[in-house]
Amino acid sequence: MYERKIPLTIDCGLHLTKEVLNGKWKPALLNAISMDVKRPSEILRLLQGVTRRVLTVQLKELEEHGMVEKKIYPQLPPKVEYSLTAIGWSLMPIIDALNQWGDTNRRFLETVITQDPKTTQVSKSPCPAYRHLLSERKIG
Amino acid sequence: MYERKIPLTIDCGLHLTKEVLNGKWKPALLNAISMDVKRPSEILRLLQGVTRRVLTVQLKELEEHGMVEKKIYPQLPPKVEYSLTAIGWSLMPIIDALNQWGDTNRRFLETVITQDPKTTQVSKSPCPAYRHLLSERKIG
DNA sequence: TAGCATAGGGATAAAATTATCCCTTATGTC
DNA sequence: GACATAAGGGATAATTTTATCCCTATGCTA
Repeated sequence: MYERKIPLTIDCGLHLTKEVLNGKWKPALLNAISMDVKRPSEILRLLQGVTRRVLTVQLKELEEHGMVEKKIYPQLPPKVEYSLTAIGWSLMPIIDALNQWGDTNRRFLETVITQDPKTTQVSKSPCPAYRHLLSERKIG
Repeated sequence: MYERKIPLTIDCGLHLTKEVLNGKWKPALLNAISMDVKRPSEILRLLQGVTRRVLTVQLKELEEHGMVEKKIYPQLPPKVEYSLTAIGWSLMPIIDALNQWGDTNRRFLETVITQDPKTTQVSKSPCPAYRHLLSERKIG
């Protein structure tokens, strides 16, 4: 397994939180799970762009960091369900805020990000419509 | 200059926001600037751990993304001041929330992060006390 | 005059993160 | 039998991000 060589900076809350959300799909995963999309295969279908491998790895990190819980059903083919822990739920207002801020400023952000010289192309597949899956989140 | 090879995913708000905050020091930089620590040299002293090079680069990205504005004073030695733009300010509630969440859950997070097998060491230099620099933020 | 401070940036090395590919398990279907 | 499904993980390549090092400019100070 990979081992970090440069000490992690966790001096202020910002860095701690950043570490938890560190991963291309982490916020999206938490969001999906909060919307009751909880089986890896479902998530994979919903979030087009994630790789199966990366999904597995990032879910595992979220689990190790205590944000999600994993329930394994002793079946074949295997069935697994992830759910948010209490502390994972406590992140949701922030995830929502991040999501809303991005959507609110989409016009502007798309422009500046696209004009970024280092960005040549952009993938804009339609955003998965989590919201219609559940009218409200199930808590717990 | 470096050019991205894999298209950026910006399909949902979460990804857009992530892109803006993407960078080891971005949230901390926005926070510092919001606290009126606005000259690069000041920031460098405050945020021990950042490299001068990385500071320059990430400030530039924040500027290109429209989150901060740069004011150059035609002096020698050079004097530069960064300040938040309107949209930059609109991120501050989120930055605050990220910061608070991390601080609130520090005990727990330090534990899980430290137990992470890939994390061997951690840098816990005292968190820069932005808060005492200003009792309130100056807006604008 | 040597050295410091101030801000920026090029070039490149190192580190960290993601992507790709392949293998395992066991049941069900064509 | 071949293949799909479901989840996981090892090994390694590719990509992206950070770190290091060095050079620019000018006025001030020891």
